[in-house]
Amino acid sequence: MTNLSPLLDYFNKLIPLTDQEELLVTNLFKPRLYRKRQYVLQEGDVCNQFNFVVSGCLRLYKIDNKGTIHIIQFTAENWWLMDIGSFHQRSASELNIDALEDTMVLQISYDNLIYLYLQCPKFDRIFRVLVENSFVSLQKRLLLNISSTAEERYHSFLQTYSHLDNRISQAQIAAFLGVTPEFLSRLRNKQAKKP
Amino acid sequence: MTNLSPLLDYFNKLIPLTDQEELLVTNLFKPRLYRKRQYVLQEGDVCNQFNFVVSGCLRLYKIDNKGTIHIIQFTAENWWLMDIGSFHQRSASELNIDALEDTMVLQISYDNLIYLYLQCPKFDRIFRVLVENSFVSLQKRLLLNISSTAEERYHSFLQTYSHLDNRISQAQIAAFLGVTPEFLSRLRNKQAKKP
DNA sequence: CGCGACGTTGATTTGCCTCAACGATTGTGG
DNA sequence: CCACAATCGTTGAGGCAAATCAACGTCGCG
Repeated sequence: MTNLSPLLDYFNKLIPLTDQEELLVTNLFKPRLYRKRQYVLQEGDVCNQFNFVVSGCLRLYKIDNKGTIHIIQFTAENWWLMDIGSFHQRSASELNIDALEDTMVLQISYDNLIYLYLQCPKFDRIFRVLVENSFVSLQKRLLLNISSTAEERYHSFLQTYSHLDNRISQAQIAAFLGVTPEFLSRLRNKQAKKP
Repeated sequence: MTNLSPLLDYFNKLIPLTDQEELLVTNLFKPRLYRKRQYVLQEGDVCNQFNFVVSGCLRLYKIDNKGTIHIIQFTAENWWLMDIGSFHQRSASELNIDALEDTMVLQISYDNLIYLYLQCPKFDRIFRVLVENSFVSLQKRLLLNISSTAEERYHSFLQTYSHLDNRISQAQIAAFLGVTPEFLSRLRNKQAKKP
């Protein structure tokens, strides 16, 4: 059976759980393996799972009307990924999630999350904090995009995602920064020469 | 005394309130008038108020390191405005809020909101939904910025903010779209000739 | 081995910015 | 209530950041 301890550790760090609560989590979260390139969520579907990444790496992205991919977020070990809007409003998602590596997640369905809230209000608070944190990182993402050049965004990426730098291809990084792979290449080139 | 009915109406539409709950709201929300150009929140401060706009119009914006203003959101009658991240994490805000017109708001302080949660858990849900909705609109904002040209963003603005179109100057709209006033002027010019 | 994905480099184009100048409107102090 | 300043929208000329298109070498993988 898959090890749930990364998830229990995560919860316990926020608010310590009782044995009974740990049991609830153990029963309601299901492990699932996604293969590299496999969809976790495809646009048009309703996002029905909260995903906690145990190992591997996922990306959340939008495809614009020219067919270009814009990556909103990468998620690796010990973080969450879902389309919060689609999940809570039970509406069709405009976003896609797929796996950049073989990825193991622990996931809870919408119905089971509602059940979890009813059984134990403590999780109300845990997930409220989780959504607030998602809001904050989304806001950072927006502010960065709005008010920085591609070069500044690249530096910022290297800081926030330094642990992922060598796991993600430059093409993916470019799609995250909102520039072409060619332009990112030129940026890196300029970097290497300067300092 | 200022009329609280727009706020009570807003809550009642989400979840009907009892008389006692309405009384709580009446006691904890305070009216405040902001004059045109007055700050509601200034960067560096902690956002300590949830604001519900009764009349007038506010803007939420960031100033980048070149001194350029980037408007994240306009808020007029019957909507909320605050820096959610700063408010919940009790951290210094990078954002500013000020008034584009004389604006009447009903506001509740952080401490009073916590008190409201304790007195009546129903508001836990109401404000959870409120934050979820804020998340969704922020995500829309990001996707639009990431995946559209200035022209497409302008069209989208005209649709979502059609009621505000003639209340907001073009310079403000340009700062919202992320273009210079000159360029917006050229866009409009091109528009007028085409169809 | 061969094919497709990836990163690089060059030449050209384009979307948007900058700077500057000008009327029209708004606001303000004398 | 007028005069002057400040703000706002428009237009033109020129510039730059980043995209596009195209070509080429290198890998990793089936």
